[in-house]
Amino acid sequence: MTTIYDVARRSGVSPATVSRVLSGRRNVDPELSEKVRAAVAELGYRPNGVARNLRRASTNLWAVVISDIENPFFTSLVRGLEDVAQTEGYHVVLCNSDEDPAKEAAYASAVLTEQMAGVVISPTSTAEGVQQLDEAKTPMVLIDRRVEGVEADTVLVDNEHGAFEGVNHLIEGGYRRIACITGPRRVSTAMDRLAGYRAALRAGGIRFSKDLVRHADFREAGGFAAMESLLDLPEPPEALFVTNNLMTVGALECLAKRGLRAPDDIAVVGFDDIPWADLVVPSLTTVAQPTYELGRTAGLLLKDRIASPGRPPSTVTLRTELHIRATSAPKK
Amino acid sequence: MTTIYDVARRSGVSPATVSRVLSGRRNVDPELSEKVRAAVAELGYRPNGVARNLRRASTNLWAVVISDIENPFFTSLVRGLEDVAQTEGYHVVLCNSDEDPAKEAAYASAVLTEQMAGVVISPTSTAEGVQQLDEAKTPMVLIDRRVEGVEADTVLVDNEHGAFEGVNHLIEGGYRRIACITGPRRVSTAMDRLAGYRAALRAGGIRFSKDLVRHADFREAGGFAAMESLLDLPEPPEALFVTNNLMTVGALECLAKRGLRAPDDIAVVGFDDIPWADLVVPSLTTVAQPTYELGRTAGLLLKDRIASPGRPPSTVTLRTELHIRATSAPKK
DNA sequence: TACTCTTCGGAAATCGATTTCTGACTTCAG
DNA sequence: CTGAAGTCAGAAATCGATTTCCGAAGAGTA
Repeated sequence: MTTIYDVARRSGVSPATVSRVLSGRRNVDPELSEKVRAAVAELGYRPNGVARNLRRASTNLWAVVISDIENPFFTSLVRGLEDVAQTEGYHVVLCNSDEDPAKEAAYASAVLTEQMAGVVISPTSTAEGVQQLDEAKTPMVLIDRRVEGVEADTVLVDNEHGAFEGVNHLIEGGYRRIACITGPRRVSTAMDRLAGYRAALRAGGIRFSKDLVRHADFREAGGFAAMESLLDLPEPPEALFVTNNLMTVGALECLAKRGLRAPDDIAVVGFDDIPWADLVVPSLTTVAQPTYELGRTAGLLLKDRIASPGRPPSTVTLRTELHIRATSAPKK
Repeated sequence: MTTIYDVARRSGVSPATVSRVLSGRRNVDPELSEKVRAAVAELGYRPNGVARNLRRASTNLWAVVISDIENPFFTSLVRGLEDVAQTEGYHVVLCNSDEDPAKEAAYASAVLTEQMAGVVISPTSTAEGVQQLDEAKTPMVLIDRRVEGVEADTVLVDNEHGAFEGVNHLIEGGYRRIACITGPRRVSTAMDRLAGYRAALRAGGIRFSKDLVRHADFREAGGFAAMESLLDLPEPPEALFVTNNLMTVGALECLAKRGLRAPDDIAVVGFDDIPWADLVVPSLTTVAQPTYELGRTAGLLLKDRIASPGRPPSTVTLRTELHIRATSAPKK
């Protein structure tokens, strides 16, 4: 392997000068500079990033810890993050936590030993890893969910408002018996969206009934099961609000299996878009989250945090957007 | 920061011994070993991965260079790769090349300077980065596409056979005027799938006509435009085979826009699944690729390549699976 | 002219862990 | 009992780039 010493010898200068030429951190005589560049080209020299990282005591890696890259919500978010990372000269390390606090902790640990420059993380329920990183003062941006007792930059969507809009849209369509499938009680997004659902009911003068709410696991199978249980009620709901994309898919599959159709048999609004929601027939009404923007914003915050670690943490809340399609057509 | 020297001092041994205890690469007196462990715990010592990487002259990073993580094909593939990486103690760095040879080259360069342990790459048309990595003898696995003149481990799907099956299925349904929307001429998958299409026509005794073939860009917009041009033919096709998922979506959107329906107006078979293809109504018939397995296989090959760099390269070809759904119902 | 200030190149220290080398000590065979 | 072989801990070299420190030379000022 050719090193900076080889280049130095070849160009008749010291390694220090070579380093200065290549990093551009100090002025160097143009003549020497030219010699160095020539030597670099001749030798095909490529700096050793690891050595640089050791000396500089930091890497150009960002970790993104999410529950599952296969969920389109995170896919687009990661894309937004990666685009920022690329322009800022960072690389993104992908970490699937699968909602498992132990995995989250393991990745947090790796972030520390590998001296990664920063982390964007969607915390699991117990947020073990988040605590660890917070203590170590690693630059960190929380996405999608808040964590009690941790002061960090955070990017959220306005879950309550988005849910309100989605449910309100159903109410305006003439529906009154509206069910809700939401996520685990410990997850802030599940509770915020449920709160939006309740607020919309209240505003519409509809009494809230616990019987019409199901707490599932934010996964497809959970949505399916919750839908079944709702349909088996003595008096099934006439409309449904589901608080994430995978559970919406599960619910729709349950409907299909039973030969029921939206919106004729039951109107449906889902939180978070699914890819090509237009192609699903009838096309699915959703409260769309700006997922790409979420990732992008997280990246920008992380960049700022790294640049000025002392700054007080900020929280950015992005707006959702109601995409009205066919499954929420007004009641006939 | 606490270093191995601090631990050594605290436990009354040399840094070398601490290293040996922690790496477990050599026997150490159990008594000393215990002391070291105690000191590590007391000080909350965490090894510096970067320093280790420098000394060992390698990192525990794998790069995965794909065109776009937002394409569900790659999402699932990356997931498969990441799962292998995790069990093998590697981390996955995500690199979106956007089919741009310059970006591919830039990432290849980063792989080399950062001394990453290996690369899984889906080559762009000119495969600039692949050449670079090949010359540097970086452990590398090619996925999805072949590259002329590069001898490397490769994971492919049986494109020609898959396409044959899909088109043959249409022919068996009684369709004869079958169009094909495929990708750029320089991309091996596009050509292989086109070859499968032609082979199926031949086997079915149908004359191949250039007029029914469109070369697009493997993207949604390209699929849309190609569909338009096919529908504008004096005699539009009665069935369609599309060679990737995004273009299929574009084509379906074009149909929807024109008020046409599959399979009544035109039967459709797509290559590569889309998420929740069942929910699209009428549900979409696809030649499904084992995307997760592709990623997993690539990971396993990469692991083996790293373990024994001298081994002759191997190519693994995975089978596609025809998922018959509604858009390819037999001709009435 | 003399002195200060600035600029710039090179020698050497540095980042933190690993690993080679060395020597002390133990074990075992003859 | 002696010599060879084996085990293990510690000292020091090492990975490759960066950066501090120092000195030389040039620019600018009184």
